[in-house]
Amino acid sequence: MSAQEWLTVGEMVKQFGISRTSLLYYDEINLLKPSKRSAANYRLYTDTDVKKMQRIMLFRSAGLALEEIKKLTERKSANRQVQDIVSSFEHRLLTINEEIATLDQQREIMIRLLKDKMIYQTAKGMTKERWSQILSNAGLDEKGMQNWHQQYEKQSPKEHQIFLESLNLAEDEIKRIRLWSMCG
Amino acid sequence: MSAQEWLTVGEMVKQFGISRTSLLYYDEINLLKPSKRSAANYRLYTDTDVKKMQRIMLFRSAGLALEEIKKLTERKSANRQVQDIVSSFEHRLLTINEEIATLDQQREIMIRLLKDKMIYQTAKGMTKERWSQILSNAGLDEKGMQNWHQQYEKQSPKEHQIFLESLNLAEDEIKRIRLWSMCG
DNA sequence: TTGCTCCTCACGTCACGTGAGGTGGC
DNA sequence: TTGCTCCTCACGTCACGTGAGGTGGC
Repeated sequence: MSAQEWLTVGEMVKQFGISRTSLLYYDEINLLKPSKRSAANYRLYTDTDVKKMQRIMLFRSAGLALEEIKKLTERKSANRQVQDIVSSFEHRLLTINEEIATLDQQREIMIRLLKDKMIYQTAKGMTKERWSQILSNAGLDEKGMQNWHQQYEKQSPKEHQIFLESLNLAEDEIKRIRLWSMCG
Repeated sequence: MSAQEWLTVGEMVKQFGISRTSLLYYDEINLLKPSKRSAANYRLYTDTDVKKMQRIMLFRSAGLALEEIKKLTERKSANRQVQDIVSSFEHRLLTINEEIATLDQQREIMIRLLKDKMIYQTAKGMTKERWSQILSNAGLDEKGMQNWHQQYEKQSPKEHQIFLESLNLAEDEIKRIRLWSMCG
């Protein structure tokens, strides 16, 4: 007999880097019930349980809902199984794309709001570096920034000028940036 | 006096395209309490309320939490106001980026899982069109697909071959795709 | 009187986190 | 005996949705 036939909750926590409460919750909703209990009522997870947990973690890392994972990890005829899994995966894929699209929109709105704030205050301590940092936090790289300035210059050159002035840049630097924005 | 001095809940719903329960909820959590009540206890929103609602909807469209919006729409000294807003916006921007990063990872995992499913079943009805459709649902355009094939060919040419065979493509088409993948 | 709109509870959702209060193992 | 791990409730979270049961306005 090997030293470790079953794993306790704490050992599972270490194995999978998941929280104790998650494990208890999975038990409660019948997603993963440990196959055994000790004399003192401790949960004991068998090798089969561990393997099921691996699948659960995999599906979870793709963002599937637990209720969905439950359906997919129940045993059924192999054929239905595959069909269900594929269509479940496709559905999740569509949802992921929608969620990304929503967040992309939110990001654009957020950048616009920040831009407006910057224009209408002659912000104390607002510098070129500060603004670069904000845009960089927004996930824009060098190319993205250039693109952003170009768009800004194209759509409202006057605002762009005002914005650049609000950053306390020297006149010649403003000219340089605007030129660079126009020729991109 | 104008015909409409105040708006009822139903009129607000139409104005903002929001649900009735949301409006009631905003009242409950003191985010937006209508300034008046009618004799029959109906909520009556004034012009000021409507303007506040506009800000709320704007912030909501950037994904800010209601508790955060509540703080930002409370009156304070103008200076703290601006500081709070800017840092709140920046924080949201960071969160948005993290959320997008997570979803991007989930998308990659999902595509990999689908790919594996496709390989290990000689899928009934699995065709090139079906697979193209799945990848397209995943948000990949022509370039993205080409890139995907290239990666696949590079990392595991044998699996790529097996995969293409599983799509029931003619031999010469498989060759064409692999060549095109290698030369990209 | 008849719809229509409005009102106030109260409970459900999803995936846990956070205690409180208590027991088993070494 | 002392930590350590484990157990079972029970309530909180976030932004509403979904009834139930009842009243006001035209």
